[in-house]
Amino acid sequence: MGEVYKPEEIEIKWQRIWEEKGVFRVKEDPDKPKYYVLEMFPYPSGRIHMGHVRNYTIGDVIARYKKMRGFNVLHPMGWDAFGLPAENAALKHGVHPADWTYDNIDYMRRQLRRLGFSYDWSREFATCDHEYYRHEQRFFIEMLERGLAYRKKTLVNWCPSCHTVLANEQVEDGACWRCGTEVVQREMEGWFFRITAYAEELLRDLEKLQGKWPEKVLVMQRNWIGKSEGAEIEFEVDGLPEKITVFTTRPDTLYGVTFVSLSPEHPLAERLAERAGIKEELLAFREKARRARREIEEGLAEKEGLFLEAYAIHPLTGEKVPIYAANFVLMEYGTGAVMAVPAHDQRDFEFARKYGLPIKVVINPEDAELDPETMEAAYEEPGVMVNSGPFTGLPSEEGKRAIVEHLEKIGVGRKKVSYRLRDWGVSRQRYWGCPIPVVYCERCGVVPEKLENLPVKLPLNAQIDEAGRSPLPKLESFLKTECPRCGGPARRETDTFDTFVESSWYFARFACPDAKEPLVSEKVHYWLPVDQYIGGIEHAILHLLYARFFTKVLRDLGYLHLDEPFEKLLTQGMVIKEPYKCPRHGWLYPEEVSESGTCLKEGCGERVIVGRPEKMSKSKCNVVDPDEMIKRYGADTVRLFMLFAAPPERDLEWSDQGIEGAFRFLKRLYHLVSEWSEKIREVEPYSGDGNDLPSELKALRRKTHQTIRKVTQDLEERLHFNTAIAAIMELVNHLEDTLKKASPEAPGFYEVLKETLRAIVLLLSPMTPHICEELWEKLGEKGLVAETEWPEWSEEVAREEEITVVVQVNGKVRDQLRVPAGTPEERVRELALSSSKVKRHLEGKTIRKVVFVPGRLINFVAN
RNA sequence: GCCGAGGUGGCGGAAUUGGUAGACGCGCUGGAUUCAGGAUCCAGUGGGGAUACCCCCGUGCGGGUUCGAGUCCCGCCCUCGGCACCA
Repeated sequence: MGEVYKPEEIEIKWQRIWEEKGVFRVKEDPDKPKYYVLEMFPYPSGRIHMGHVRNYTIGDVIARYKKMRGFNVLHPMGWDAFGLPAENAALKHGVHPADWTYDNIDYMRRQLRRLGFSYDWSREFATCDHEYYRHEQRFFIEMLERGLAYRKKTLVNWCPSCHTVLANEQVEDGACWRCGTEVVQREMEGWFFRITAYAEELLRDLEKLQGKWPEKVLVMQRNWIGKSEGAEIEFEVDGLPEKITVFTTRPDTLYGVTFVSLSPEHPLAERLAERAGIKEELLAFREKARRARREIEEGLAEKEGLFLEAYAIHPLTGEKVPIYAANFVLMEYGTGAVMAVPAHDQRDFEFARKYGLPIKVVINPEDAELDPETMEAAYEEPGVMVNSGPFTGLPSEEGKRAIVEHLEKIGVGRKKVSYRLRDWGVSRQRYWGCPIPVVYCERCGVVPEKLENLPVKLPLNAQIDEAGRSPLPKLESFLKTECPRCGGPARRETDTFDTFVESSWYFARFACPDAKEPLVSEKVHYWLPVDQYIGGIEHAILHLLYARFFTKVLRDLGYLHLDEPFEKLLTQGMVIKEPYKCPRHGWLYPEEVSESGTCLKEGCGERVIVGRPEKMSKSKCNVVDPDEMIKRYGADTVRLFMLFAAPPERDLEWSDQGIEGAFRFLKRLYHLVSEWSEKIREVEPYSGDGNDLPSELKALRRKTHQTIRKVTQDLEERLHFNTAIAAIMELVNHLEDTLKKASPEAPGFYEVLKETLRAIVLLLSPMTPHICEELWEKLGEKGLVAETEWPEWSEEVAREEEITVVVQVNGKVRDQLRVPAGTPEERVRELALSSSKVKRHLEGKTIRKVVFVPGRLINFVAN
């Protein structure tokens, strides 16, 4: 059998060589086209998991492939290093968040190196380095000056367990995205980024990403931004100078308004309640609504209202309609006030029925007349306007325009666009984050830190308290400072940034990680945008929207020159595995399940239930540890399996037998090359025209060139590594067959063998780089495979000389013919009709029609 | 409820433009090797009928277009993901 494949030896050897030669270090080179490949950087949680391995393997294949194609490839890696788990670890194990974080980074860096990823490690940084976040603080100050960052008091999502505010995007089904605790509403002052100022651009530029980003992500972002066009309409309040401004998308239903609903948080609600002497009731109502927010948002809670004993005046009819506070009206959307049209809005309909308010039909369907008495639901479709004064008779779509025009003319309304997107709350009451660089001065109020005083360093001499609260508000040395403006005594901001701020611009910093200034124009100009970004779908909204926003802000601040940061996006699927569950012992590790599928715990013997494959999680005991797999099979095998088992955008089911298969393939290839290496080391790859070769060698060359074409197309156009690998396996199978058949004495034997083996090694090298370097060396090649050009194919050589033509009778396959390529229809027909199988099926029938598809099939239609 | 993706052998998945459904891998069956197991190698492997040539059926279900449909159209079912009182 000869040499044994020893992955660990080979892999460490080549990793050292790549490192020593600085193969993946890059700098700007105006003579070469650049290519920037980026994978979403990890949170240093302790160890990498299979999801990381998959993500980074995909990126590595692309980076290595592009390099072989002659691109100057930037492929960096870093650490999203601020965040809550560091504080939790500090609480649990008494380690400082900084130590915990940097230790984790060291461990995980080693893991990534062991996988052989082609990173330019000289560019590595962690976002908790003050040399990184100092620039973020500068951006913040500049945003503050431009009104893009501001402070306000609002109802915020508060996680009682994490002691912090959460952005809307961080609330999932009413629970904290990190710890799952139910989120409560709380009024707080905090810092916000005015992302809504970019709502329209963020929406519009999604068009530029069409076809380059997954449609799914574009749809999710579009929905999140949630543009709706409508109008603002003013209602006077009877007996008071105040006005209520409502937002509606249905100005055509204005004549159907029978009451007005205010959010319980609406300032006017409080004033009206006070006037009516029911302030207590309102406050109780508001409290209840806040508490029930989750059920309200899930549509579970009953609609409730509180009559504020006041009336609004209809701007067109002058009619008086009651004003209610209603628990389903959101202060954060539109104006916090809604004109209620029960006949044509389901929510208002339910509310009206509950409180016995009138229902007035103003839109009829084309072919029917609605009766408010018998209606069971609101009619929300377009139709014909009725009971609408001068607008009666108009189609409702036209009526929208007509009414808004009229309102504008008389000055009580206007066209208006609303967005669901809200400003991004970035304040976190956390310790392990980037300090927000402002101070509170008794005299000057809120003052930004001077640029030359940056960074405002996070003090490392602090300990989290037992409740998990940030130590900053109690840390005098940090807290006490002087006002950058007047020099008087001042207090530092103790909130830190949401960690999504750091990940919103790290991709740009990789262009110039060591620069004194935030972003070096020429470098950023050369490398950006990211040509291919790769990461999990879970960031479809949060991270990707913020990064897009930051790109636009940094552009407007003069740091960047582009509108969109990520040219192409690939969202890879999860790595999943079936969990095992024992009815008595709960979730089991695979080694706790017997061969025959029974529970081995405490001699239990109960039949184990195999669940459907799902995301790996510790609690379900279905995690596979990358370290263990690397130890057993080597990095190349793990990488190969990750790429082969499914196309990248789909979920990948972990399979112990599957990885065995990948290992087997690499072993086979290793032995194959080893076996022939002596004989072909000095041989030049075949370069003739093929006419001197026996047919099986010609066929092998054909297959080789077809495979180069196929693999190149799969990597270039579709990023479908699974089919690329399948094609290479086919070539290896074909080669082995040929070696059995062909005689080494045949002319050109060694040359063709060399040509084929070279191609196999080159094609496979982006996916399993270590074994390929080793085999490259065995083939007697000089230099590194990583620095070799990607192979070319020749259409001439790849062309089939003989093809299979399928013969059908009435659309059913009856025979197959081998004919020279390009055989004309007449000849194919002649051959087909002489086939006994075909004759049998045509017996007693008349041919009505013949369909001929050149190179594919001939079909006789007969009856 | 709305939006999106998907449903193909025992399993993961191929089929890129409407043209041989099931590439490649796993598993399984038989054989070689072995004291035995493992590893490796060879052959077979969608279902059914005949076991020789062959024939019938088959890509979630029902219809349609077409010489020909996994692929296109219409109507359903199921699974997964996202959003959801946004006025």
